[in-house]
Amino acid sequence: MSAPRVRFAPSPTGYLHVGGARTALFNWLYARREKGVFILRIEDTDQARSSKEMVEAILEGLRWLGIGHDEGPYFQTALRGEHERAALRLLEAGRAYRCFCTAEALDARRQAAEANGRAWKYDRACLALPPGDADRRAAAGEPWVMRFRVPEGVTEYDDLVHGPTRFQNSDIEDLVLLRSDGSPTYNLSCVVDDRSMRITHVIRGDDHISNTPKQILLHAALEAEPPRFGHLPLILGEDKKRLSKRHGAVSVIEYRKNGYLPEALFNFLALLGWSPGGDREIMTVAEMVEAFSFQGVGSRSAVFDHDKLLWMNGEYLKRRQAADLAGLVRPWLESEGLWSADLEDARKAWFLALLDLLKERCRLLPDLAGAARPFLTERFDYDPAGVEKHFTAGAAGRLIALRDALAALPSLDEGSSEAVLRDLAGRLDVKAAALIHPARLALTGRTVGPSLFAVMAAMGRDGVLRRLERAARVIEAPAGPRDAAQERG
RNA sequence: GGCGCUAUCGUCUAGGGGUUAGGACGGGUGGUUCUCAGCCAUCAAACCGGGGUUCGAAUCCCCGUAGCGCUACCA
Repeated sequence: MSAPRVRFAPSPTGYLHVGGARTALFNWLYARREKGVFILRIEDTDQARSSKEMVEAILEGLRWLGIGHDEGPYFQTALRGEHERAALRLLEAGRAYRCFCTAEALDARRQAAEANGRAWKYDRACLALPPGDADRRAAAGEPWVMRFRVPEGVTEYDDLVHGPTRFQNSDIEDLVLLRSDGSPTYNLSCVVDDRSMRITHVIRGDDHISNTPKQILLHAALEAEPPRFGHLPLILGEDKKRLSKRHGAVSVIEYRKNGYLPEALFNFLALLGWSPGGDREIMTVAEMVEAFSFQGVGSRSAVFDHDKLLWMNGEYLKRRQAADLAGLVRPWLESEGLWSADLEDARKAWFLALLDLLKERCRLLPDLAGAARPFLTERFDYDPAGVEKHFTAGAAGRLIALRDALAALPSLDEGSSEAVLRDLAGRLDVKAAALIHPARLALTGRTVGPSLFAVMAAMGRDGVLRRLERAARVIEAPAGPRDAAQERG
């Protein structure tokens, strides 16, 4: 068998959402696995709703996820002539016919049928028109659409994920091929393009299942062998409804904006509906390509679990080298005004060590930027709950005592600062924790984080001393909010 | 309404005639001791219902039920 040719065919009427991204991903994985070709085709036949910006947004989303195409992007509107010729051929062969029913008339009949509880399907009123009549009316300028004449019988196919599937042709209506303005519709364009691009496997969402028999029939009418079809289960929101904007972030680009790593989203999406078997979860792209097969693709729709994605992102964040992370957090630091050029020059080694120290407790890039803030500036707020708990009456005195004790050291390596602190605790007759907790809050504004002594080592002696002094002043300030924001003026 | 798809812990899933039904997220508990949102350990948590087939069904078949999708001159 020759190499498969698959395509991802989004319509540029919206950004690349996670459902589309996953469809692209599975196509891509299959193409890579089978050494095939992944084609990108933009289905922009709905001119009114399509836009150049959305094409760009889709391309950007795919690029970010690392899903590169081997051919294209092809634009369906550019291929319109071919679609029209195919329609004409169908008309001449008697496989399609002109329909003069107006949209209004159709609507009325549909509503009447539904009002009587009957299922509506185009009633083929115009199929009965003598060919001469139809030609004459068309020549006279009466508007018409071209409809496909669905043959009798049964249409069956073996779905790559659902297995054998069959439809009674009598349930399929004579679909419109050409609109009254002469433009081709989705099913026609799709079939003609799949044929001319020699697509071997159509892998798309479950929501296309009902289009499949129509397209198979169209392929047959065009005297072409249909491709194989595979329908991926849908991605659902927490309420089990199809994922949409109501459920929060759905655009791939939004995930980038929120600080997710593309490989984490990639891995998460791949596992939504596909299982490599066994207990594997965190996998490299190469491993996923190696393991991919339709046997592992499930047939039930999957709920998008944001918590698990968040966890997975944290896993990827921890595994990333500090050098990579530096480039990735930079935009967040810049937007906070915390970036400076020496972070990748004179202070580079220090900065990378800092990131390694902090990344363990972070899940998103902005978490990392936030954790880095107290190390890059003295302008940061104290966690109010922490203030309540640790900035108690006696804390100021203890912090000053700690400051003085640390000031005696030439530098704050972990070992000596810990020795000094514990010695001080002994002399003050308090538990080390009574110094450690207020000190962590004073230094980082937070109650959680890495070991205090690691924090001090990273922050440097002078920075530590200044932050301790400031915290002591804040604690002693008579009333009012005890946060660093008050100190900024 | 019609057509179609689907059904294992709350969620993602493994397993496909005989298993203590496994893993992960999330949740609980304990430990780590300077904190936890980290780390380690541990616990709770599922085969939609009913009929078959079979010595034996979560697994195969049928029927229900429920959920979802499609039902356009959108894609």
